[in-house]
Amino acid sequence: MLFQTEQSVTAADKTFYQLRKAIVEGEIAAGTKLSETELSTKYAVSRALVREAINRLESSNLVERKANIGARVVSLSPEGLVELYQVRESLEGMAARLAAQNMTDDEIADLNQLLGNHFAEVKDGQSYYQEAGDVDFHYRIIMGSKNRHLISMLLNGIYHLVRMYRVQLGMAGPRVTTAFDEHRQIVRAISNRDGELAEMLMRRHILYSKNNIASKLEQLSLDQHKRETL
Amino acid sequence: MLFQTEQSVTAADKTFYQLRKAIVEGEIAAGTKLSETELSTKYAVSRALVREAINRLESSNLVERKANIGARVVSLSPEGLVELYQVRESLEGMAARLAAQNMTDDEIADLNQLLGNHFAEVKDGQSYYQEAGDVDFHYRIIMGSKNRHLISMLLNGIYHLVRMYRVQLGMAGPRVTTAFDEHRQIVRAISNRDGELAEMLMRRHILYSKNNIASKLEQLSLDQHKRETL
DNA sequence: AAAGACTAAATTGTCGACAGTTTTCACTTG
DNA sequence: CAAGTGAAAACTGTCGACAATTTAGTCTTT
Repeated sequence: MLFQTEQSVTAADKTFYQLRKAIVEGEIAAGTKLSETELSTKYAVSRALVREAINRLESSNLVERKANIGARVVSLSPEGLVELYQVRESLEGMAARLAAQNMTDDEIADLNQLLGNHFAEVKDGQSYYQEAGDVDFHYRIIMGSKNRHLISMLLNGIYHLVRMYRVQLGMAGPRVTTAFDEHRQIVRAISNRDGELAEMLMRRHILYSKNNIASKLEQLSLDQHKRETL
Repeated sequence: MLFQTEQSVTAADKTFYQLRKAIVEGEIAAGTKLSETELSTKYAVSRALVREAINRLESSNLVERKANIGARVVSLSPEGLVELYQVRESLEGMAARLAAQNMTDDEIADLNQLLGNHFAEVKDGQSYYQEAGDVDFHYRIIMGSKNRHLISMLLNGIYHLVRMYRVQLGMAGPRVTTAFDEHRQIVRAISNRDGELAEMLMRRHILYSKNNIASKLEQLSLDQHKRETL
């Protein structure tokens, strides 16, 4: 599991993680209204805890809340995806720049090794790469930036929404090998301590990734529209 | 007042705004422990509301909370300032790029007019520019990006922390006229719909601004150290 | 039949009390 | 005297109940 640091010390934590998982994986569908009373019975905790969990989900950009009305799971749209990836491009680009500057030599060596493992997997044709591997790669660079705000904004703020898009669009996708090559270039720039290049390459990488996923989403939207107008 | 859109519809909102103001303006000093019971008596609301307010302050990066221990107002440090401005550089750079792309002609005209007003004020020697004027300028460009995530991250996520640094370091500073010139260049790039240039200029602008404020903070830290070692 | 007004039901917002954890501090022990 | 022990106090975490607001449904009116 990826975010090992997230151990639920408190019941509210646990509820938050459960709800987040349910939303990201689509068990609670996008656009659904979240009823506090309903959830409190379902998860067997008080409404206060559900409320706190929903507040945190709002901070994670996974739900939208209106005063006196309630919270809804965000709905996925092409525009939302574009906006999300614009922010990713900006923040992860900066993360790559800072990683080139702040990662230790050991951490960079680990990153190179990770890349080696991925290469073996890609060669073996394991498409498992895209989800776990890609996330892990980005995760390490984000952490390598050593910038608390950056780390928090990406990991708490938008990464679970990114995952939500990917999971719900069924991304096991192609783009495996070409993305791998982009990763390799980024790592090379970081190894050379070339922050400027690392930022540029990371921004391109995310831009390509956006175009890839956006085409899938548009296809999905078209299908839905067709279905609705029957 | 700037963020007109923030009207407290609920008592928790009101408490949140009051607390935020007190923290930003240093009425509650940086590093202070926030006692829920104490605050609930002081602001005459239940502990539950104080808790919710503190949760939101945490999302705003103004306090840090540890489970079962409590929340503290963040402390201001040179490292923290650098990290904060790195994120600003990244996000506001992207905002400028998107503003060049997404602002309407009318909005750009308004922006030019704002610049004109500022010019008059600068010429009259009103140093009021730095606080209200600068914030307003950045505010419009952020909104001009038309990117919800970007807007939310900047306005809810980090801008009040930026203000906290500036207020508590007593920034009425110099840099008024030169910053004005940088603003003018940025607006020109946006008027020309040159997103790439707008981004570059904005990033420089924030970088300079960081250097300016960082020197003040270092001075302050030195003073404190001197005072403590007496 | 459509629009509006009113009432009832359901939902969110707020509160005070209880439970569990951390901190404090007096006390013991080596 | 330092270090460890163990209650008591203080604090945060959690809960169920009440208040305020929104929503649903019924009735009235034109």
